[in-house]
Amino acid sequence: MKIQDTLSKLEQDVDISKKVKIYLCGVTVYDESHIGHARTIIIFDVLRKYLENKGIEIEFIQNFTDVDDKIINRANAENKTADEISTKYIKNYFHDFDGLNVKRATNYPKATEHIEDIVKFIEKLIEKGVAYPTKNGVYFSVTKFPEYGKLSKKKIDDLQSGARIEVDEEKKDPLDFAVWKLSDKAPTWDSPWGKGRPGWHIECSTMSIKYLGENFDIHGGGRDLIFPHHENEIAQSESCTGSQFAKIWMHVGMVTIDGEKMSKSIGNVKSIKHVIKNWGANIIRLFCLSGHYSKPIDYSKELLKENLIKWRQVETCHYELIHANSENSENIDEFINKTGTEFDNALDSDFNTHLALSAFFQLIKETNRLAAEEKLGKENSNAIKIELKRMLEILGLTIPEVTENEIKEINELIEKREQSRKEKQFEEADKIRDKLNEMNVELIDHKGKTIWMIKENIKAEK
RNA sequence: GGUACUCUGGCAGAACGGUUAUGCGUGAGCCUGCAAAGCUUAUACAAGGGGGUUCGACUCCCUCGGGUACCUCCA
Repeated sequence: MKIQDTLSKLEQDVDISKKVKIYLCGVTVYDESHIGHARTIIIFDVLRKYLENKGIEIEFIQNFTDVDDKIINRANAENKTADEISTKYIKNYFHDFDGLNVKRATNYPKATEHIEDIVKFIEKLIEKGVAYPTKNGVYFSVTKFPEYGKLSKKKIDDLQSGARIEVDEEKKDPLDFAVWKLSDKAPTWDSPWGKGRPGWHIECSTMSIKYLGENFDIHGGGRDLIFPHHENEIAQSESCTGSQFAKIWMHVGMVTIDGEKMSKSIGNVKSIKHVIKNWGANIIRLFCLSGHYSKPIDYSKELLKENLIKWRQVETCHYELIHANSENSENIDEFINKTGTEFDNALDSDFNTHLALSAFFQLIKETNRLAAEEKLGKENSNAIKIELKRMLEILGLTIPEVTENEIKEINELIEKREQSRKEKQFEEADKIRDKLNEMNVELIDHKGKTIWMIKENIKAEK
């Protein structure tokens, strides 16, 4: 499997001969998670599910930034402690992402639970002479890392000339960034330099190395993290360890809303609760996977609706397979193999989920074609089921199970409707159909028989 | 201003320099008591503009232009 690496700008092989170690920069827990977070996290969710499906062991670490100015500001505004705010939004995070069918990471380390490690890390940086204490805190000295800017392709000189950073007399260079901020106001921890709290970037260096080692496979996050966050992580980590940090930097593009940047000032932020309520997890996942992860993707009603239509095809396919009992059974093993291989090849070449989806939908369409032509027999439907299940699992798409009782009830109603139809009591037949519709059961009348499907109830935005 | 990414048919979105991708939409048809779903079929001769390299460019190079992101917190 190859992934485009932001640092080298080349496609790099992921070493799948042993456990694959992935670190994803998670969220700062001070507010609702939104569709932008969802996209990044869903991309990595599918990545790990794909590798796991191949039998590869994954160690997947995703942090929570739970100490930060934004959290503190929010706490002050709501007259709460920073801890109350971060705890609330961590709980909220899990609620949202469980709802999006995202598999839990191996571990979700928090900055506040690694203060000791962070302090040790900073001590090492000072020992190595790349960080220095001032009366405001401890700063990393950018000029001590000659390769500074290598990830974001920026030159220190350019950054300095365009610096819009507040001038801090104590800093040796305006680009130097805090690894420890001295402060009296809670939350604070003791440190050799005095009471304070860690800077933003240091937690990810510390925790990624702690859990995954100095040189792990993939470090990911949104594109907006390239500078300064990941740039600074590299500077700190490589200064500290003296060896290469992450092997591959994988960055996910931004989500725009109707072509516009999503931002609080514009007021167009789509929270995960909002998108789940309107479209449901399956459609949101399809949407997030519909473009190449590295490119921007635009959230619009039209696109979401397109994914709704596609989702209906998947549901139809699923139920056609359940009801398949045709006498004829066309041999389509070769076709299944072909789409399966295409699916995998697409993901292997820089994780092209769009192409993978196109293979997935080929299988869906072929199945629906066979059903329409009454060629969906037991044998081929079983073969399709196996491959389809694999793909659905990797993509994280779910179709709810139906209980025996529900099936019984549905079948009884269909029976009644058939009777009415035979007697040409169409009004009565339609009544029964309406009743089933209210139960989210849709009927599909094929030539000879009627099958049912449970239709996920999608509100569809506006 | 700097850096990165990007610009393909109504929309979305692919493709080793040489082959009509594909999907949605739209038209027609099949099926049906009606509907829905599904299926079949037709439909786009597209590549931001201009140069260049090449026998041949969506694909490489130059240039001009548009968009987005980052340069301050941001997935």
